[in-house]
Amino acid sequence: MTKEEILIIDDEPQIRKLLEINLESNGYKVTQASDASMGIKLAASHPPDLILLDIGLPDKNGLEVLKELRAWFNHSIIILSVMDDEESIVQGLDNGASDYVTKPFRANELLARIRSCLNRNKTVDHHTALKFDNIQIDLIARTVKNNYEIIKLTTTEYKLLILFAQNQGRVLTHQYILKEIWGVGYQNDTQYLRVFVGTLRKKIELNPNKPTHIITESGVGYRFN
Amino acid sequence: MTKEEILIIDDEPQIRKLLEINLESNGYKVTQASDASMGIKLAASHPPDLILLDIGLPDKNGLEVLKELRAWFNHSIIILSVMDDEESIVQGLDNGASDYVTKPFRANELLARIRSCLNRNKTVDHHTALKFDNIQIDLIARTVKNNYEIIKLTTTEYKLLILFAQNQGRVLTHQYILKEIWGVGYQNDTQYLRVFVGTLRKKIELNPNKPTHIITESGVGYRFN
DNA sequence: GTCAATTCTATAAAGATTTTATAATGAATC
DNA sequence: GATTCATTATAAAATCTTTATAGAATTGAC
Repeated sequence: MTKEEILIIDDEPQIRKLLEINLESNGYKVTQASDASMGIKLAASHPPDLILLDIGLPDKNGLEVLKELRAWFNHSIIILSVMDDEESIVQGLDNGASDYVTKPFRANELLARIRSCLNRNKTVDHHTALKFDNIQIDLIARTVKNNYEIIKLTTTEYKLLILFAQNQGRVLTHQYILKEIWGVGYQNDTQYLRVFVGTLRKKIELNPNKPTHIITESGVGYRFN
Repeated sequence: MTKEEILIIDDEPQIRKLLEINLESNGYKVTQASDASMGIKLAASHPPDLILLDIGLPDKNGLEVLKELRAWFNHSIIILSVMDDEESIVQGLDNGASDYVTKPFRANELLARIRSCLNRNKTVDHHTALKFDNIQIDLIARTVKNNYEIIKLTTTEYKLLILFAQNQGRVLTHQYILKEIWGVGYQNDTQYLRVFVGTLRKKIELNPNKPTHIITESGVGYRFN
């Protein structure tokens, strides 16, 4: 399995270092930002699986940063803060933080809370094998079979298929798919998506001209069956 | 909307009372159990949306209760505990607790953490589905079924249907519909509307010549049933 | 009430526009 | 050096707009 990525946004170098050592020794990949604007940029260009957000940053109000991130970032955000008052905690949680941990924090507790957050969205992954008629997806092995024969998918094709498979039956808009696969900033590059849906169809559809799995919803997006 | 249900499992009557008052005044429905076996039974017979679990129960080890619940209970479980040591917290979280709050707790913080937990699964659970005889509308999936078969609607047709469905029984004037779907400036293009009501009827009416869903109110507009 | 004139409505179909699929080419990555 | 991705071009398909026409409903004079 590929390492889970955690983005640390904190202005104190010692804290970042401490977190980095702790997280890396627990098998996470770590990226860092020393202020809000850099953090937001990093998160947008390369979305991590979880963000550790110091709420007391020098360049921007912490709650604003949280709101800004929450406008598009769906994974967990854990707030780190020296503020222990009830009001701050309530505000943080009500604005979309997944958890609120006060500094100084206890390393193992923080790690447990990180694990808890990362596990939340994993229930879907637990069915390690997804099946849709002729195609079978093994999430652990990262293999896809079409009629019991393993087919080769590129990284992007695979991500796309997983996204479809995990949202079976729902219409996913172009924008949403582009955001999930290519990242924020690519929402208008619908053409990318078309090209990749095309190649995916060639690989998983029995008759790519008459797709039964990836249904186009004209003017909106695609739906997976 | 129907009230969300919270189950309190705690052996101290004062705590239960305090929680009950707090939760009910915040719009939750509360059920209570004073020991583990009663709590598990209650949760099984009538699953709540969230469980507040005291980890120090007299009749059973707290972690055991948690594991037992987690074997089948997928909603959130928040642990309440007097134990503030790191080891207990880590154990609680790693065994599936959604959060761990130490006693004495601060009421508003607990409420915020409850809100946070309840919000987590909301997008997934609440499949907003509208139903009118033969037709079913799933607003999240953006799909429409006629007699359990998905039918294809264009963007405009879909918008129109949603507008109708959300104003069931009311007469909507041509002008109003045109403004809502096509925008200001199209209020006089009644012909657009006629064409689209026509195609919609073909797709959702059992007998498009004798429409039962989209009723024309001559000289005024349409009404949806 | 009846009947014709008028207005309103339904539907088909052609034209315009938007959206989609696909191939192909150069750039980037490994 | 091969694979994968980004980007452009273009043809095909889907959707929307618009026009034409026939049928239904409404109105008002008798």
